[in-house]
Amino acid sequence: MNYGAVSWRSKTGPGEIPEGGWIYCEHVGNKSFPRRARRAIVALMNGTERDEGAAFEDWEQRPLSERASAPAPYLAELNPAQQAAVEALDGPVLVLAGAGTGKTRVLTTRLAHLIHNQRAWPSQILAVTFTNKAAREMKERIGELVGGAVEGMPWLGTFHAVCARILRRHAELVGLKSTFTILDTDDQIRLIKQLLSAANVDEKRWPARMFAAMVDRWKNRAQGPGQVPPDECGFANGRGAEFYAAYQARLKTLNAVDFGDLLLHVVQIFQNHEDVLKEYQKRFKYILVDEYQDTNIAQYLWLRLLAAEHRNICCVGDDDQSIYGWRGAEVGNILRFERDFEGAQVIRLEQNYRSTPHILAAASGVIAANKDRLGKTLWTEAGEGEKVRLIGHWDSDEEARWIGEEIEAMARGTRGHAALSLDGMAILVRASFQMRAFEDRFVAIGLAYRVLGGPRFYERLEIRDAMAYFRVAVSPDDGLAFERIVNTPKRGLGDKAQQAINAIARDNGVSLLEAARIAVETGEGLSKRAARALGDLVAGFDRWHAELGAADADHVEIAGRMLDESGYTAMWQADKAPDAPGRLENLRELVQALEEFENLQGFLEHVSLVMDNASDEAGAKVSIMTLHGAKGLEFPAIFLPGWEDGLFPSQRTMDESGAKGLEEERRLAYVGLTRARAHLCISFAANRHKFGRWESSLPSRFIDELPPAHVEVLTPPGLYGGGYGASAPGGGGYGAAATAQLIDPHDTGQGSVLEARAASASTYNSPGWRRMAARRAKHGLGQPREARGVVIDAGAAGRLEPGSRVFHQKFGYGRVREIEGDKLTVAFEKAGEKKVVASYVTEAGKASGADEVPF
DNA sequence: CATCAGAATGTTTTT
DNA sequence: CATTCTGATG
Repeated sequence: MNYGAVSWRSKTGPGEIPEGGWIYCEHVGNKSFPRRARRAIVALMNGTERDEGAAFEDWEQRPLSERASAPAPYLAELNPAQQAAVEALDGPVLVLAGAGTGKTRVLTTRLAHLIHNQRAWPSQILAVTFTNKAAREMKERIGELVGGAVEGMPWLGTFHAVCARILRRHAELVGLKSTFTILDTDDQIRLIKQLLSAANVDEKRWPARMFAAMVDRWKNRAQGPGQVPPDECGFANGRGAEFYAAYQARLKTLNAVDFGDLLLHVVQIFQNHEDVLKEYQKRFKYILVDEYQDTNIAQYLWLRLLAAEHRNICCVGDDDQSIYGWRGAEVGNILRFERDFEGAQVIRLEQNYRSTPHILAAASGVIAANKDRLGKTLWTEAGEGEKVRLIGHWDSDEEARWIGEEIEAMARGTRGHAALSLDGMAILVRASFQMRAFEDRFVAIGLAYRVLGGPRFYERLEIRDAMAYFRVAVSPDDGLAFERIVNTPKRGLGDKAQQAINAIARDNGVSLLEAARIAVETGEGLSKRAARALGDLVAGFDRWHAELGAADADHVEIAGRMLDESGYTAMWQADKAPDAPGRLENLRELVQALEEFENLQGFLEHVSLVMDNASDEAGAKVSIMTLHGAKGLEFPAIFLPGWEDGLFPSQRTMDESGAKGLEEERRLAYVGLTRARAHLCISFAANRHKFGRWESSLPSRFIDELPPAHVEVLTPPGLYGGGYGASAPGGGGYGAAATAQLIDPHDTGQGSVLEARAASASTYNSPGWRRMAARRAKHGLGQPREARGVVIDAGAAGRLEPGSRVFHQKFGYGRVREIEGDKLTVAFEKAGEKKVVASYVTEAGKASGADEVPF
């Protein structure tokens, strides 16, 4: 690969290790900075190619000067609180950064400040985040501030990535080899299933997922198999801890770890090996933690151990945005910070640069209902802006339709403000199934959208299969990967054959691949056909492994060939399923992605930790994502649909975690509200399409918590809503609240909402509304389904006939095979045969100016 | 041993 | 409803 000219600059000029500055790297053509290029720089610096680690060690040994090497222009751009947060370099610091108060900015500036003042070399600073996105963003922004020293910051990353790095160095201390593989959830479940079925545990009564969840919980608390509290061992009749131990042992023999292990093992190493701990305590002169409110107990212990020496730990977070409790996060960590780190400074960032006062007030109003808070008061200098809008709908389809129209209006600029780009708008949902209604609707009206955080590239079936091939080729001992692909594509190696291989592996204490080799030689338990197929496979892996080991190995080419030679590519080519072409395309993409890496190992390591989505395509699009996924983002316009009790707050969370769960849901609402800069619209629907059933619900209790003064209620005098003249009698409840806009799609056309906006003065809390909502909901359930949805353009169906070529937004081109009323059966070229509604397709191959329309 | 049909089953959020 | 799992059949 060509990295272009790798050049570097420093304050001292080329050829010397920069003493008063930092390395500045430029590279051409590649986004991620490849290791090889970094080595080139180190070699340049030293005049010789040397071990990169050693080179940096050398560098670190040089004395740090005490004073700043240059003025710090970036400080002037910060407000006083932000400055304080940046400049409080010594001792423990907690920065309570409310939403939109410039948290990332403070964090990155602080990091730059440390480097700028030469308090520490970049490699002596530990900076941890939760998501890869956050880590990447931080790298980029520091790059802008400091000018490219980031590559000298090896300890900036997610908790998991940093732990993986540490664990690789000390793997032997916990009985692993440093080449251990990191299991993903899928492998983990498969492994547990094997374990349980081997022990004759009824998989129905004690599902593997459940056990995985328990293991996760334990690991989040840094509890090894011996430390599990006895009352939590109820699994499989009190054998929980026993299986936990067995699971851990199994992982060890496989030389593998799961996500939780990354932290657990490192914490245990720190606890049991003082020398190792000391080394890292010394190394990390400064520690920065992003999103501290999301840390779990294991991460907390990890940080405490590491910070014990220098005590220069700075945690940034917002207790009001703690939304990962279900994943083991402990809000308690941030609430307890001052006690945990004696003499800690607490700095509050309260000036909000993002939202208008109305939006801020709405968010504050909601979050104020929570009890467990450190408390902050956000304020802004921004001008009034428009109120938060609130609207109710008859059902989820209507909601999607209305939002679609609203978005189009905003994009056109016919909503009373300047036209907004689609990129500036986002729909934030509680649960991903809500996305569907929007996707369907937007496809129908041709509105460009993008789903963030959807199914991830690396989680797709074909990608994981392909990676299993890579894994076995790289490390032949990877039994889980081998198991995954022995019979994919079909090689006639079914249960019987696999059991035979397993037995051999167990009896001889060898890996599955070795066992397979033995099986081929002895022919034990295999049919002739099977033996031959297995022999081919084993030979294939031998060959690929050898090829990858060669000095001039072209891993991209080998990987591609591996998929071809194994018959995997052919399998999909032969598959006539509609998604087969897409899968092949994904495989091509995968192989292409390998180019970014020096070798397959590097790629696999990257993938196991960075389960990122493929980068989003260009073009202005509305974003659709979950509330969780929206944390840290902001948009000029935000839509928050589905504010209904049971959905949001989620029934399940409340059932599982009670009042605590409700508070977390409320924080989630707070996160959602504070994503908006200028325009915010909350909506709810009386009926919702869920698992093919219609479900009815009442407006979310959070709606009652919105301060009325900052909310504009869009309440058309709906068919059923009017007439409840009085607002709620004193005290609680939402004063001038909306009546659900109960427009029944059977009776009305679409989109009458915009015109009908006069406020009525009823309240959701009124008994009348509830009664009415319940009645309508029941009624709605019995309605015939066909009439729902878009009004069918009879003309469209009329002029189509079997054989017509049509175009569909989602499926592309195809030919009509059958017509039943408004439903078409279309054989799509890419997507295969689908049933679609006639109005969703257009006749293909005709100019938009209807020239030959037979009317 | 593969394939298919029908049933079961599950859907919040993720490193 | 959409995927995964099961069991019956070829």
